[in-house]
Amino acid sequence: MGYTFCSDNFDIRQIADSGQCFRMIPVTTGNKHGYRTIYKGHYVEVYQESGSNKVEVSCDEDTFNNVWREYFDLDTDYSSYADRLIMLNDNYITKAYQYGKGIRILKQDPFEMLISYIISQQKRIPNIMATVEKLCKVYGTKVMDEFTKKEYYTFPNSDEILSDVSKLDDLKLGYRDKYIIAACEDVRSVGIEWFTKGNVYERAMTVKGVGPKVANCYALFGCHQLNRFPIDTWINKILSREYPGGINLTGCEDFAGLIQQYMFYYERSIS
DNA sequence: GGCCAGGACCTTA
DNA sequence: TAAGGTCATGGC
Repeated sequence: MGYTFCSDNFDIRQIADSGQCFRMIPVTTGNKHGYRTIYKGHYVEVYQESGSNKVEVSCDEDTFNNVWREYFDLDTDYSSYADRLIMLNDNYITKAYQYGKGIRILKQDPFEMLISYIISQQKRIPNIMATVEKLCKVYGTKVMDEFTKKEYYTFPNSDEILSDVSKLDDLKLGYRDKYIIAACEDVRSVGIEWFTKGNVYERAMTVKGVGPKVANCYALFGCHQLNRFPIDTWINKILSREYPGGINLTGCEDFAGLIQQYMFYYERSIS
């Protein structure tokens, strides 16, 4: 079959439902239910029985070590974050962690995150996922995964999108289409590397259509800056209800973004 | 049919 | 700098 590994603080269902990635969708093989994800021209299916720390992936050991170990941030010890999080002695955050302790902050592709979170504004998550998938189908490259023999589409680069912007109409982006085009033009002129160095938050903010929330999501999910704390409608609701005097993350600022994910995932589950 | 969505921009004061 | 209106589309 595939390669199997064990990891604590890893739950593929929680990760898929945590709202940080938009191309991780359920797949079924026989009686096994898992998720597939795509990263930089790599495709993988992940199977894990709920509650188990044993995970099976549809690739060989080399590919796992070269691609997916990094993508899933498996060399980071999340239990040490948990130890420090508990020290906050914050009832809501503790509950949120216990509910979503299998969440990790994935190391996703910067350009894909920039475009995806521009799309995300004023949309619901299922709609975001459908729109991103369609973007890949319209502009990406069709590839067949050698291991599973399944076909998928890569996330397009800026040149592929700019090659024919009229096809963006099919995506029903509304007012966001001009933001996508602006982002692609900026990336084409300075290169995506410029957006991944220095103060990546400030650099993302230079793109028209990218504000504080999207720039924070880009920095957190696209550049793995775990100290970023994106404030969206859900987090805003939590802050005003649970923390009218302000939230205190003293001692945990360096992984505030992970805490944000726990809160986001937990709040949506109880609403 | 009104309301809101993993917001941001523009105008006004 | 803060507040309010506007922007497309979709689902409930």
